[in-house]
Amino acid sequence: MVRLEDVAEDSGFSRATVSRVINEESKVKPETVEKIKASMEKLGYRPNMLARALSSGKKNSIAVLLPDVTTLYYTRLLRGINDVAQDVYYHTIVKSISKIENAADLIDSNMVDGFIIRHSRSFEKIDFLMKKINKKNMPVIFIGRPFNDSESPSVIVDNVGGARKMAHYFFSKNYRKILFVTGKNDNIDSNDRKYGFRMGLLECGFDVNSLVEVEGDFTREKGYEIAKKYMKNGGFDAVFAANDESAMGVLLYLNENSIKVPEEVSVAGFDDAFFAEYLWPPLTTVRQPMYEIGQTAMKNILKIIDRDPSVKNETIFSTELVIRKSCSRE
Amino acid sequence: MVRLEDVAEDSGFSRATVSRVINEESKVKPETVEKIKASMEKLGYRPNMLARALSSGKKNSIAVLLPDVTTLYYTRLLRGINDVAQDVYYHTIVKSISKIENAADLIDSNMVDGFIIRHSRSFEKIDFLMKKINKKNMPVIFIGRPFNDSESPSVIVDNVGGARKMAHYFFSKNYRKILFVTGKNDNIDSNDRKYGFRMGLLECGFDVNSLVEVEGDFTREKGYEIAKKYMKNGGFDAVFAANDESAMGVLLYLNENSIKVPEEVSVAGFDDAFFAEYLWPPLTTVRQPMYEIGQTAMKNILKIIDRDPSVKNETIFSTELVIRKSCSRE
DNA sequence: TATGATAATGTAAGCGCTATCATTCGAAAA
DNA sequence: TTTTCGAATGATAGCGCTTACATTATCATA
Repeated sequence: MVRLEDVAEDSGFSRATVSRVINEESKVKPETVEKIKASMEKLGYRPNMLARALSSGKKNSIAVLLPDVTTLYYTRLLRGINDVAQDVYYHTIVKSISKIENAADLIDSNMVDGFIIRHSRSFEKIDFLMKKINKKNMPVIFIGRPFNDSESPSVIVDNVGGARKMAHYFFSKNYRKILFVTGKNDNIDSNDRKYGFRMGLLECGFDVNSLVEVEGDFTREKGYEIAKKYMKNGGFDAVFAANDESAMGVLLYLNENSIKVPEEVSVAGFDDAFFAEYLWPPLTTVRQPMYEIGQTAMKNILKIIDRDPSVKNETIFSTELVIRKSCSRE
Repeated sequence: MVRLEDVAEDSGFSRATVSRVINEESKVKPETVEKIKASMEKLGYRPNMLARALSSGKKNSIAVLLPDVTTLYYTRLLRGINDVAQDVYYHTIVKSISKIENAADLIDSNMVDGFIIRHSRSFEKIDFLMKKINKKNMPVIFIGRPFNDSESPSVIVDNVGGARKMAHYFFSKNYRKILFVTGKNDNIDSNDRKYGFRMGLLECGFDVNSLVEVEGDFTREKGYEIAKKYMKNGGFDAVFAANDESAMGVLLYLNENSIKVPEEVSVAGFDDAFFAEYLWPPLTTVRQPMYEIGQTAMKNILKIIDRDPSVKNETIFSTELVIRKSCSRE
């Protein structure tokens, strides 16, 4: 095993200077950096992250807070986060927002270096936590809109743009009688998607008044229930659900009642959740690059911890329309 | 932050003795253990795993080797492994068997404390790796049958029993014309399931000669292909695919061709993969407790590393029949 | 050439543990 | 009482890094 000391010896500099090179500090002469890097290369040096963490007094852990939906739903996000974390020997502790006290404990017992938070509603709970976090001046990054328009950096997905694309697609397919299944009225993502969808339709000259919007809650059950109520008597060309899970409920109802998708009704969702392509028929949806979002969130919180000023306050990921069989081909 | 030293001071013993208590060594007087534990409790002491790892010279990393199927498939397994790993500040490095050289590098560069291996075929590759592992006398644990009946401990699932249960269920449902879609002929899991299925049918007095077995390869595409060939002209009551992925292919063909499941044909798979319940219709299958298997594998490799002799050479998990709508209710 | 000021590098004290070796304790044997 | 020898505990040197703080090199200015 090659240690920092070996590099120091080989290059003729002190351990401190080698350490500076590893940590990319500025006060080292470029020439020296070259030499030391050459030594590192030559010896195949790899820093021991454990020693690094111990010495620098970091916990090398960050907390990930998620809404308490099936965690399976966040698989890709978590994988993105973890893949980055592992490279730098960071540890992730996943907690659910419903048990916010557990997350708060993490702060009190000094267990984490920062937070990655994904929330959808639960404002009071988040508020409680944010106060603690701010008091300790702890690094935070949001996935999705930050809480209360706080200044905290965030990684967000272009909900508006994604729904807008879907609107254009729907219009191009000549769907004119459309049912839009929203999430809860106070859900940020849902509202953005509603806004984008309407905007897209308007741009096409579609009469938005004929759009039927029904409030759902992002669950499969609610999707099923709404489909039952609205699809029974036909009359709709297409359904756009604000997330894949409700779209799944819609599909379930249609399948059970032998209403042919997409021949009779087309269905689309939003998220490209892991199950979307396995549904019957495979679901047309808007893909959020969850894996990349996770990676970016982790990279950014790491930067914030290291006081790297290059973190953008808002990183926006664009979405991609994924066309599958649940929408008619004409 | 409470350190070991604080506990030592509070209890009046030396750091060494406190360390002994933490590591559950035997040479400490029971009375002393009590006192020290009381101090730890009182101060709320939590060992710093980083320091521990650094000091003891462990890498605190273990390599997880998986066949290169969609990793999404192994989500639950990996989560089980990781959840245990995280508690003890272990790091997991996931490598795919197809790139076995990467795994071998891990040994040469002294990066891991041990291996968790899940293989299905690829004997030559595993053989290559095992030689290296054995030479270094490195801890290994297998998920599924160990390689070449080696003595290495393993965590396995009761494939035979699971398939047997399915056979009993099929028989009880009065399916008499059955298609069995296997995996590759040299796949261990597939063969065990075939064996168990036949055994179960025999036990019911079923004429096994009327069972139609077709070799597949565990992929969705092959499942689809086989269904196309065999289901076109009807005549089958049910299909049992040796894994959920091929079952998905079968379902896809049946749905596309409006062959009603389960009214006309019942379908079952094996694995209870993450997508099984979202298929249409939701798939009857055999659940393998992947999460628990992952947890156990990790716990066991940890024990082996610590030279804890209590590791069973073979830990068998039983399976559970999961009845969903893809099999007729009669 | 002497003088600061600043840039570049070095020295060494930890970070919180483990593990080796040394020391002390306590009870049975002499 | 003294001796002996495990059993129990203590002292301490690291593990591989980071990071004050101290020191030296460099160079424009007086």
